[in-house]
Amino acid sequence: MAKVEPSKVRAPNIRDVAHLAGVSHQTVSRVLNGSESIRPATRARVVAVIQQLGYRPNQAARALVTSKSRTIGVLSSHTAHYGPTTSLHAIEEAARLADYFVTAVNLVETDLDSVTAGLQHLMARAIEGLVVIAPQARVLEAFAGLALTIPVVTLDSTAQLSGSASADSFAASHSLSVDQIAGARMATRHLIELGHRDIRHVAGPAGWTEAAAREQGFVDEMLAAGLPVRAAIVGDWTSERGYAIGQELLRDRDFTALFVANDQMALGISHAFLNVGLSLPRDVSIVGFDDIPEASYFWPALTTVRQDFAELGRRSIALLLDELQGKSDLDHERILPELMVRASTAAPA
Amino acid sequence: MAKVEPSKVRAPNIRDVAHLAGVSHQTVSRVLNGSESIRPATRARVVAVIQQLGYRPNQAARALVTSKSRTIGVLSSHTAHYGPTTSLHAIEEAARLADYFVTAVNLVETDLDSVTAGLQHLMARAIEGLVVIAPQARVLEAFAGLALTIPVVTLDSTAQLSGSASADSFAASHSLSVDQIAGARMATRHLIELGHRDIRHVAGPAGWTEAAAREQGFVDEMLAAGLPVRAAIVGDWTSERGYAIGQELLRDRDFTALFVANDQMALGISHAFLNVGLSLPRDVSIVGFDDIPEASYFWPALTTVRQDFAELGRRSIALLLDELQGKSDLDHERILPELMVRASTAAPA
DNA sequence: TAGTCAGATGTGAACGTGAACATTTAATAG
DNA sequence: CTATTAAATGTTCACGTTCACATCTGACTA
Repeated sequence: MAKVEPSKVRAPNIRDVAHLAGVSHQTVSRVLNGSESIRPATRARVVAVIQQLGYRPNQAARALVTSKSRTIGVLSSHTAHYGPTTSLHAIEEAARLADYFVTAVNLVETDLDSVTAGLQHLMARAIEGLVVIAPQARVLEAFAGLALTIPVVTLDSTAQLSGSASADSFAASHSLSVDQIAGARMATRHLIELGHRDIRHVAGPAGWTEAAAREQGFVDEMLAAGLPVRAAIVGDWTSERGYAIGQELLRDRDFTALFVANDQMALGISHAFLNVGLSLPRDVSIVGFDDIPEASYFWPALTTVRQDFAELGRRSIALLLDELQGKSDLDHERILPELMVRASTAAPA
Repeated sequence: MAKVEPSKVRAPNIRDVAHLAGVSHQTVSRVLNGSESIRPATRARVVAVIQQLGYRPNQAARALVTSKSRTIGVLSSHTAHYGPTTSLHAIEEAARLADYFVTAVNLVETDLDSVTAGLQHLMARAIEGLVVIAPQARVLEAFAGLALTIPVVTLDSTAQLSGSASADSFAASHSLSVDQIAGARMATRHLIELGHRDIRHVAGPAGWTEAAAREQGFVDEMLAAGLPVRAAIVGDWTSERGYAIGQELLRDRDFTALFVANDQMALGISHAFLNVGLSLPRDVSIVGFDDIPEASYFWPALTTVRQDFAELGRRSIALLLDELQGKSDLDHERILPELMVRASTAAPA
């Protein structure tokens, strides 16, 4: 059965447009790139032909000649989490509005090889800028040895941590985040103000800048209130681990309140407590961090610290685009988190 | 202060490699593309030079001459949800392993204009294939009028729904999903087997193929058991709306069990019930859908239907890549969901 | 009226790669 | 040893765009 060959329709190129409009291809190029030196009449004619032909500039040819890919890379890890995902979406949208493409790489492992491989993949795409959503110190350190020549924005709170200069160890880099320390202090202060004295902290895993910042905020606030600071229990962000920690904590209940480094762990811990018949917040007050959409409907509704992840993503792109256009003198305005007081906290019995 | 100009280091190109290896650029090209007709000695020499120079093929030049971008587009909506996000990650990883790039567009609105604009953005990138994670009928319908010439895989359950032929209305398209109807039947059967007779369904919003499929599965199973089917209550996937529905349902408690179309709504409903002092599952049994990671730690732990979103993503890419390579004769194996029985269901009192 | 100059438009080359075709080299058969 | 042929490698061109520079147009000045 003979197949009808679909007459190999080549997409119209800039010369087709030029020919039909009776101008040179360079004039069409000028119209496309918004040059000033074009007579309105000429511009109109060209635009009309573009419409008529449904002409779309060939991105590859542009990239080849300009060495600009109009692509921003995003390197992330654990993006299945609510925060990174939300930031990523905001990044994608903001970039798209500025007519940039986003190519993301989600790291499963965060060892040097994986980071390097992910980066290679992005570099093969000739990305013009990079956003890193991988708030683990080791990922950031991996960059130190790579000598990137493109602007980089990392979404982490390294800059907030004292004694950490890793953010400055490679060029053309900015670090951006919601103020984790301030958020942690708000959460802790809330518990203190309710009258709690024996407060423990369940931290995120070692090596995460977010975890370190939240712990530091907790410690700062406790010390400021003259309260004793006990060692933090180290979790891994998951509800599962939170549940196990909750069971451990039940062994000697020497606290009346917990500040937990994220909502998922707080959920797991709550579950462990409810399981043995404790009543929340009567027996224990719990504060989480992040304010994932489900947190309001946990049982009990979780008091937590809301971060504007979307705003974070938008700002990272704004920063990156500004840098790409040479205006790198920006004021790094702090993004403050917000305490959401709900049913999981109350005065101690 | 005189600035040292960084001697405009041009990245090495294929001719630099060729020159240094003492061969023609075409020979280098052959090495790069794994041609058979290369003497091992020559290949080794070229590879060595590539290593030495740190040469990386210019993607833009390749795309220009081959008209292949090695890029797959992903058009999604509501990707902040757990399922789509997980699928997206799997897609990204699978594509990267096959040396493809992924450019994603996340739709905020799903009207025709937004869908078209998103698609335009991807087409400007000359994507070779497209994955659509936007299980709303209107999005799929929008494609009908667009006459795409590239392979498309949609992640939705349209194909499972009787009387719906929209999946066939545009060419080169596949539809892929976890078997929603089977999952819904499992959930419903579980409640029936526990002894429940008065079971109601809280559905997803109108226009979502997933919502329709889950409702159909519920109805099918209820009818098969000879039980009366009451009209489904329509939600919007959010915990917030779930909470409101929970309050409404409390007005006349004419049911002993609920099958809710996703976990978030189930959470909101549970919260509403617990709020008025009901005990779960003693007073009401609830089954969700999706098995988000938090579901095991809800209070009570939620019985739900697990979908393998990652597998779905991987398969969509496998399907797409196969099609790009011409071998489109694939067996569309069903992906079956799994019922996770937890504490939120029990026999009626 | 001719000269000047800025604005508008055109011309040719270059970006880095792969495809098509041409040529050289090596191997095999007679 | 030569003819034949396949394998290996080389040469030229095209992809679609922007850049650098050249040319043309028209208005204003002296």
